Formats: sequence, structure tokens, C-alpha cells
Amino acid sequence: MKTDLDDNQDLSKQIAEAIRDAIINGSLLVDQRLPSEAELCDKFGVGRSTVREALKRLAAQNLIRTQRGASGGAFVNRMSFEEAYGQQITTSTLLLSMNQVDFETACEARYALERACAPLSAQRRTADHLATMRAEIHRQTQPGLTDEAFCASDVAFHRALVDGAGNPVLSYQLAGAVEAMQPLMNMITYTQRDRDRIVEFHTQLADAIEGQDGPTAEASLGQLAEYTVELGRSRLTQSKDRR
Amino acid sequence: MKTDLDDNQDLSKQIAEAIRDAIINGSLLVDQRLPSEAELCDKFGVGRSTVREALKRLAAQNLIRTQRGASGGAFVNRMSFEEAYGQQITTSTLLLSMNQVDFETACEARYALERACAPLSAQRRTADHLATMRAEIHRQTQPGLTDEAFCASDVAFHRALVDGAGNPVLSYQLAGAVEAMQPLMNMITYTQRDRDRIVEFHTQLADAIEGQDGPTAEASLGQLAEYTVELGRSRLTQSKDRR
DNA sequence: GGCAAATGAATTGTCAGACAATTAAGAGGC
DNA sequence: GCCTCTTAATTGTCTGACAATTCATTTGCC
Repeated sequence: MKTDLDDNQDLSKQIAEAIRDAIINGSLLVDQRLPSEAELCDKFGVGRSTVREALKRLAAQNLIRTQRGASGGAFVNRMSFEEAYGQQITTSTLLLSMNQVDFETACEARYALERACAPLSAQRRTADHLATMRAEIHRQTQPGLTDEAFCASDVAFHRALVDGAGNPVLSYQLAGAVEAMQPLMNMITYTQRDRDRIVEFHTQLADAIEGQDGPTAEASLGQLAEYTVELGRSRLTQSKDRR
Repeated sequence: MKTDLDDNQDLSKQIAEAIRDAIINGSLLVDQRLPSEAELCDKFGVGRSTVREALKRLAAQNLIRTQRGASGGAFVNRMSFEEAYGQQITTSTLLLSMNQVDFETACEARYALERACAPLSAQRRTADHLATMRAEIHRQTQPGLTDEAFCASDVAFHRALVDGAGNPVLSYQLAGAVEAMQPLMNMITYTQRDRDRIVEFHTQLADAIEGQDGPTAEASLGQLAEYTVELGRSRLTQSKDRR
């Protein structure tokens, strides 16, 4: 591990990076214990607060976990899919909201990726995934649903579709694309007609997935994508004009 | 912002989460200055080191940046695509390496996503993207190239393909899928025959992209995906057997 | 001998106080 | 007006202390 630090730089940042690199390149293995804080102080020649700040940086990225007590310490953390999901969603959400990414671009990305899952999902979906999709479709037809709840259900529906592909890496990669869209979709006000149309697409899609008909599923998604972009275009430009 | 903390929990973690939530839900806007460390100490009723550890956690996620001096402080950071790329790649790489994700699963996810980009890239690629693709293909034919360099060039090629779609959100989402595969691919030893075959697919692909022929590009990617999986299957099982 | 309780040691979590480094703004002199 | 000096605010780092937690060892009792 690199232990010579450039002064007049942020020490805790450099230490965190040195340890992170050691984890990535395999010098530190999963569940291996890092040196104690005191030992790290010696190794890097810095005070304890500096070491601690470095460790907190790593903990924030789920790279390590810490445990108190004798035989405690910092351990290299096995990055779980769940943790990775969370990070991905946070990052994606902020990326979209902070960079004035327009609805159309985000929507295109999301549906392009989701289309890639459709054939796999059609092939491998279980009864569970189908049940979730049907349940969400049903929820979407309930009267009195707020726009937020409708969007949340939409996300859950698509999530089930993606998970149906049975590839955890794919599910992880799409977590950001699907979930980060929700805040953008929440800005749209849906008429009953819009909802009916969307539910129609969802039903078509669920039918295709159930029938293991990949091409049709992909086509339905394509139509839905087009409709959603259209919807966003008309609604968001309207609300912009009102300003 | 939530300021009441649960004792007997990690205080710095709770504080970091409270501030993170404030950023996500919009209470804290981009470039807005956070209260100074001293003020945060008062607000949360904790010592300065605790507050500092919380801030370092946020800095590690690129949520804030800090500046010294009068009128310095911590500021909400605009998450840049570049930063998001980096995080995504780190997370994806560790996720794959730490969870014994098999080559086939990762490969499937990667090519599924990449296929989604192909039609868009065929439609919108610029001369720049094409030039990069051609250059990387040329590099891949150079004799004496190490397996690592070959894989790196492969990644660069596919990166150009993805960027050709002209959708930054898509490029971001695929950064992890494409780059995190490299360590896995590095474990494969390529014969000259393998390389020739891959270059063939790459050329086919580049031709299709140049000719704005989306379907052919997608098909080429499909073949390449199949071949890569095949390659991984034979090579990795062999190396496993030798153990 | 065996078991429960007390003790001690190692380690992280938190706090307080100090000083260094950096930066912006203002004061003063020319 | 412009330069220099001072001052104040703020983060970065260090030190020392104590609390909380956990494990291993020892002690004491039966």
C-alpha cells in the first residue's frame, strides 16, 4: 500500500485512496482486517483524526465496515448488491436532478436499457415476477391514486420486469435508470386518459412476458417509451410556459 | 433537516444521512453553503470531530466539496457526469470481483445493455466516434500486444460505441457495465485466432455503425457476445480445472 | 474440575482544546 | 486608485482524554 503522502494535499483523502486502491487491486481481501487506527497512524505518519476521517470516507462507500471492542477494527466489506443498488440510485437521482438532464434524454436511456431486458425477461420470468407485474397494473387502475403513487407503482412494475431477466448484474445496472426516473415522472400530471393508455401498454407488456414472447414485449416497450416521451414533452413544456 | 439523533448509533453516520437527505429532497441546493462546522456542532449537539467525520462521508460520495479560509466552508456539489462515472466503475468492479459473479452473467448483462445502444449509436455517431473505433481496431491487430492491453483497447472500442449514442445518461449507465468487465476479461488468455475473430466482429460492427445500419450492428454485437461467452466458458473452466 | 463473575486489554466512538494553513475582507498609508 | 498589512473566519491536523464495546483471562466459588 502506498504510504508516502503529498503534503499540502488533503491527507485523509490520500489515505482513503491508498486503501481503496489496495482493496480494488486485491492487496486487501474481503473480510480481511485493516490495521488498527493506531497502526495506521504510525504507517502514514499522521494523527488519529486524520486516519479516522479516511476510514469514514471508505465506510461511506461501503468499502469497509467497523466493529468496536477487542478483536474489533475495520474490515474490508463484501459489497452487496443491495448496497450497490442504493449507491447507484442516489448517484443517478442526483446526477439527473442537478444537471438539468431533460426528460427526453433520461427517458430514452431508460427505455433503451429496459428494452434490452425484455427478451431475457420473457424467457426467464417466474410466476413471482408476473404476479408482481399484474398486481401493480391492478393498483394503477385504482381510482383516487395520486400521481406520485401512480409513478411509484410504475417503477415497481418495471422493476419486476427487469428482475424477471434473472440476472442480478442487469438488475443492479438498471436500478439507477429505472428508479432515478421517478422524480422526473412525478413532475408530470397524468389525466385519466393517460393512465388508461399506460395501463394498456403495461397489460400488453405483461401478456407478452407471460407468453414468453420477447419481440412483442420489446415492441410494447418501444410504444410505451414513445408515448412517455410524448407525454413528457407536452406536459413539461406546458409547465415551463406557465412560468 | 432532521437534527435529533439516536444515541447508541453511529452519530457521524446519522448526521451524514440527515444532510444527504436534505440534498436529495432539495432543501439544500447546488452550490449552497452548508453551516460551518461549529454551527453544525451546535445544531446536532455533537463535537467537532463527529461533524467532520460526517462531512468526510459526504465528500467521499461527491455530495459536497469544502474550501478553506474566510467565506470557505462546505458546499453542495453539483454531481458531475465524470464523478458519477468514477463511482459507478468502482462500485461495479468491486461488486463483480467480490461476489463471484461468473463471467457469463456479467457478459450477458454487458452485451444486453450494449445492444440497446447500438441502434442509437448507428443513428447518431459522429466522425469522432468512428475514428476512435477504427483506431482501436487497428491497435488490436498490432502484434506483441499483451492480453491486458488488448482488453483495454476492447473497452475503449466499446466505450466509443456507447458514447456514439450521444446520450450522456446512457454513457453513464453503461460505464460500469463496460469498464467493470475488464478485470474479468483480463483473466482470459487470447490466442491469435481469438483476436482475429474479435477484430473481425469489431470491424463488422464499425462498418454497420458507419453505414448507420442499426439492425446489423445489433446482430454483430449479438454474435460477439455469443463468441465472448463461449471464449470465457472454455478458458475459465480450463484454468479452474488446473487448480 | 467446572462454571460464573470479575478483571483487564484492545479497539473504536466521542469530546475538548490547541495550533497551522488558507482565504477573504477591511484598514491604513502612499 | 493601489499596495500592504492586519484581522477574522474557516477548514485541516494533532494531542490527549474518556466512554463504550467486546473478547480473553483470571479469579473465586461450589
